Amino acid sequence: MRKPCCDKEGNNKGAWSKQEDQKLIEYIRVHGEGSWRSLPKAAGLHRCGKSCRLRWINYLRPDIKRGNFAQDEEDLIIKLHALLGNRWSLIAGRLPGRTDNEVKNYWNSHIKKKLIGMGIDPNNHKLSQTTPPQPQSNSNGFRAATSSGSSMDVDACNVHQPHKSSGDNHVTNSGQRPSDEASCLEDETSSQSHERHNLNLDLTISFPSPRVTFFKETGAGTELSASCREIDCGGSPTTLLLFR
DNA sequence: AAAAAATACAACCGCGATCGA
DNA sequence: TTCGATCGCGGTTGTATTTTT
Repeated sequence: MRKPCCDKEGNNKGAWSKQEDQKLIEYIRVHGEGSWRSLPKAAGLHRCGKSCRLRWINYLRPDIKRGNFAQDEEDLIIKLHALLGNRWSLIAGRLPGRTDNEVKNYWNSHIKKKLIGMGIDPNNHKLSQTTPPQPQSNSNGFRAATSSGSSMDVDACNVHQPHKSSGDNHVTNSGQRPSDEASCLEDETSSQSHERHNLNLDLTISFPSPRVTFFKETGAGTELSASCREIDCGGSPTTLLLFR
C-alpha cells in the first residue's frame, strides 16, 4: 500500500546532533512550521520530515517548558487522563509548554507507578481490588495527588475509557475528533455529568458559532480557564470547542 | 569497583484522518 | 469519487543515565 515515509536510504536516524538542531531551528525561523515532507531537503537535513516535525515539536520549539512537572501539573494530568484516557495531545493542550510526548512519558514513568502504588488502577482510575491501599490513600473519601489543594475522588474518576487505545480516534488537524468526541462528551453530559462536576472540568462542544466560548471553572479545584481560549475554526463547518 | 536492574526520555513506527488533484 | 501525499496521534522501542546489589 503506502510506502513508509522514512525508508529513504541515507537518512539519519537516532539522536539529533547540534548541527542538525541548528539547521532545523534556523530553517523554521525563516520559513515557519509546516511542509514537513519537503523541509528536510530544503533545510539540508538528512532526516525524514516526520522526524523533523517530532524533533521540533517535542524538543526545539521555543515555548517548550522543560524540567520536572509541578505537583499541580501532575494533578491535572491525572484528572484529564481520567476524563480523556490516553489522548495525550489533548491533555498536553491543557498544560502550557508541555508536549504530548512529554506528558505520555511522564505518565508512563511516574504517575502510572504512583497510582499503582496507591492502589489505583491507572487505566480506569478505580481503586484496585487486589492492591492494598498505601498510606497516602484510604478506602473512602480517597484523595490522590493533593498537594496543590486539588483532589480527585476515585469515584469521580470512574470514567470509561471511551476509545480503544491505538490507531483510531485521532484528533484531526483542526482539533476535531470526528466521530467519538461527541460520544465521549455525551457520556460526560449524561450518566457521568456529576462526576465531571466533581472533577471541576468542563468540556463543551459548540456548533457553528465561530466566536468565543469561555469555560468558567468554579469551585475550589484547579483553575483551568486560563488555558481555555477561543478557537477560530477558519470557516470549518463545525466548530468543536473542547480544549485549546 | 563492577555488574545488574531500574529509570527517564528521545525517537521511531504504524495507523487513521484529511486534503487536494 | 477515488487515490496518493501528507499530517498528527498514540504505542512502542532504544539507549543513556542513575541507582542498587
